[in-house]
Amino acid sequence: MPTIRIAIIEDNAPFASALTKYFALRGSPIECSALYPSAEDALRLLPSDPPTVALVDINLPHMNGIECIRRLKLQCPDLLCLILTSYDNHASIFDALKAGANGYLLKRTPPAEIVAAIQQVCDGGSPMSPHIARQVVSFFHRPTPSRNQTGLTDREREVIELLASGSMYKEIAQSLSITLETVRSHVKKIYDKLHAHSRTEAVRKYRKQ
Amino acid sequence: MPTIRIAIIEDNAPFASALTKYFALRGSPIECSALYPSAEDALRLLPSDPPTVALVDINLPHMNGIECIRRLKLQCPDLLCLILTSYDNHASIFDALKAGANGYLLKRTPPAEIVAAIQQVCDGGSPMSPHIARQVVSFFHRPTPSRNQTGLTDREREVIELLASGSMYKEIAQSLSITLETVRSHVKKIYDKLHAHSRTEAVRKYRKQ
DNA sequence: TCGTCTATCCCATAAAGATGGGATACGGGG
DNA sequence: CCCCGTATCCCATCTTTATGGGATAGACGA
Repeated sequence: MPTIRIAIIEDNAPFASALTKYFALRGSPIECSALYPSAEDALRLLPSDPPTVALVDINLPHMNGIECIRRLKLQCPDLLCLILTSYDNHASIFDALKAGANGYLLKRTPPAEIVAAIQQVCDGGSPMSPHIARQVVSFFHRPTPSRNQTGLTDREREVIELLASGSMYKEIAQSLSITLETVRSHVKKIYDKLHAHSRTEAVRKYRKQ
Repeated sequence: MPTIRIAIIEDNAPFASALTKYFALRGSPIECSALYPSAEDALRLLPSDPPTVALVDINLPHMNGIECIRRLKLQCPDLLCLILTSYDNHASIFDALKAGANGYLLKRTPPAEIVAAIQQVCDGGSPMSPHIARQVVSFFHRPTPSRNQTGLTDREREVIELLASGSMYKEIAQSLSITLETVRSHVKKIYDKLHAHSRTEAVRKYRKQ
């Protein structure tokens, strides 16, 4: 198998140095072609000699690694970006993924697994540390499918769905084949049950359950 | 380390049998306590003797594995569910995650890795086959971070954010320390630019970019 | 300097929404 | 059998929004 060219964007010199030394061992499938100690350095120099994979720290001096990825991806859309950080909070994870990260590893990951992750991301995967993967997967878990804790009746739920979609009362009336007055009546009861006083407020409270 | 009790929900007898035999090997950390050939069987019998992990196929005779997970989770919220299927299409993946799956493996996964995945899910992870993980991560990739294609000015964006949050014009005016009339004026221009004719419509179009 | 863009403010009118009262009919449970 | 919840409809009133006209001041670039 061919070696994989990577770049490291990391301001922690000892950590970066340990990594590059590991990658430089005999028989290593990884070739570290560049080390950038700041996001600005990476943005300036990386595009002229793009590696296959970039290992990116989040906590960098000025611009952080997430913003760095966002900008790198604009210039090099095919660059694969692996976050390698100690941060495991919700915001960092999802901001990084939104910015275009293709994987997310915690720094405590053993070097051998980092190598495996680099190979995996080249192979069409998205390696994540277990704890990270759990948070990503949990994102999709519906809060509670028993959303009828609001006490809304079936009809009222039909109404608020249309309300949420932006329909005017008269459109809702047409959709449900009832009169404008009935819609008003339903809306009144919905607001009552949700303790809302406007369409937007009601929809927000409804969506949160 | 203690052995992990699992159940298998799978109608393909040869496949299930091969798995159970593998788990029954000497020194295996997995103990397969039950095999249910249908979702209905699992829903009826599993809750009275819940394992730690359930391996669930998607393609089952009547009720599919995704719906099965949704219902199992209602009765046993702590049950860890691993999808084990051949399906790798977008809809299956995300429906399964929404239903509460804690991991998603393709059937081509080698038995040793299935064992590792079971251990990982018990350890707070969410194992996914590489191809699955990539799709999940890609879900978060913003289509285009240049969201300012709407042509809204900074001020207008402030206004529509408040609009979206349900504030009345007078509240927006207070928040931004401007008059009600100015808010109206901004809203007018926003509607113009977004080709919207109501708050909800404007917010929807704005959110889509 | 002269437009253009932006943000700010004002007025008037009409439409839509919110809120307070009602009424009628139907069905199921005590 | 009567009560209660649900769905339907009606009226009146007030507030909030939507839409049409404006006007002024500052900033920025041609």
